[in-house]
Amino acid sequence: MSQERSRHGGRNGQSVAASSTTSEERVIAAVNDEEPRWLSTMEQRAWRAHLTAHKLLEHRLDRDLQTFGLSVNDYEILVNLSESAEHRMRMSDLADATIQSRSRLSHQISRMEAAGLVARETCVDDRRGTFAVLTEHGWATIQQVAPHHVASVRQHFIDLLTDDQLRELEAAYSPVVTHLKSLR
Amino acid sequence: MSQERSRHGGRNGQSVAASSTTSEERVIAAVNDEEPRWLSTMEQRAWRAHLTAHKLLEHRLDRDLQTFGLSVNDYEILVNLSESAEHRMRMSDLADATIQSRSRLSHQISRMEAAGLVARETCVDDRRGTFAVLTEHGWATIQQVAPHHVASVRQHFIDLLTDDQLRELEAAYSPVVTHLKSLR
DNA sequence: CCGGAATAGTTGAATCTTCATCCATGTTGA
DNA sequence: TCAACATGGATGAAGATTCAACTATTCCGG
Repeated sequence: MSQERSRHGGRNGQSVAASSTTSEERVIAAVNDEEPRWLSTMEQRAWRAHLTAHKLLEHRLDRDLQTFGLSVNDYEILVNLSESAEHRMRMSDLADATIQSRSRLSHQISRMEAAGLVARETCVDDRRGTFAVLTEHGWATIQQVAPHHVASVRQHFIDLLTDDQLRELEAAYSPVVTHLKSLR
Repeated sequence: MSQERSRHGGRNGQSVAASSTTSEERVIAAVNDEEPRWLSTMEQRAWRAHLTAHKLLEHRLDRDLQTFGLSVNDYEILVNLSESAEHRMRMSDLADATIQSRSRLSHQISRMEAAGLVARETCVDDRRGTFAVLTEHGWATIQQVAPHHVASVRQHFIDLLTDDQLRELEAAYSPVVTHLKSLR
């Protein structure tokens, strides 16, 4: 397990070397010094509700998409491409849009390429670059699947909330997204 | 890719056999017949905010835990065990509590066992059963790591929301969780 | 009490993700 | 102009997750 590849393996968070401290070590020290601010009951409920809902939802949507031989990740890539000009995106933009590493996307696109859903095209302007492009089959697939996927999202999520709740949700997550994107 | 292992591979959602239809096929037919109810702008914003926030959050928390050689999944298992009587849980209860398949949990526990965080004990009452038990090292680990993890959750999520928003969040997700659990 | 079905959990192979590294191209500044 | 460096992306191995068996035990109807 991940224990083995700990970047701090064997030194347990305490600096052994001279007096130099990294910012990470200062953060750890700060937490070690203070009484932990545990979550209140309400905070815990909200946090666990988020986690639980997400896991169940992701699982259900994956199941529903499986009927069409797609994963949620496949679907999101197809959507992004289908919404882009000329049904194409640069690999790194697509990686950013779908929030995954370039490496992961590269493997992912290779698989989708093998399945005939997308194709790669090298970029003429910047010859390092690659475009992922929707194929005919990819375009047909997303058009066929999208209504079903939207129906799933409604059935298992959207339609269970009021408009106010949806607005609240977006308002609540917005700053979280902004904050986390600033850290990348 | 998953395209290959489609459970409906090659027949594209249309029944070929006589007149029998599965419930799944009826659902597909229902969507095919109706005009899709696409998401409104607001609905899409809420849905995408949820997805984006979750991905970024999960990634950040994983990074923060990596400092201690743990994944979020490791952490959740340790928490569950540490909150249980005698620091032990039956495998299937633990799988349910952490919302993962028995198979996945079994592999997961094997890895954590190799890392010395937990141990397996066979259940005496029901000799098919197995307990996952926290080891001394597992207990020490969760005690050391928990304050840091809570600090991360606060910093990247809880402390960015108001109390009202947290309450709203829980209220919004509650029915989703209930609904999805009823489907499993 | 027996035989079949259900339950608890494990296993190995296949798939997917992460990590580290690498190659090719582009950018910068001396 | 050219040597460093940065960027875009690909790759292979290692780690994690899923899928489809499979074993061992328990439960249940007759």
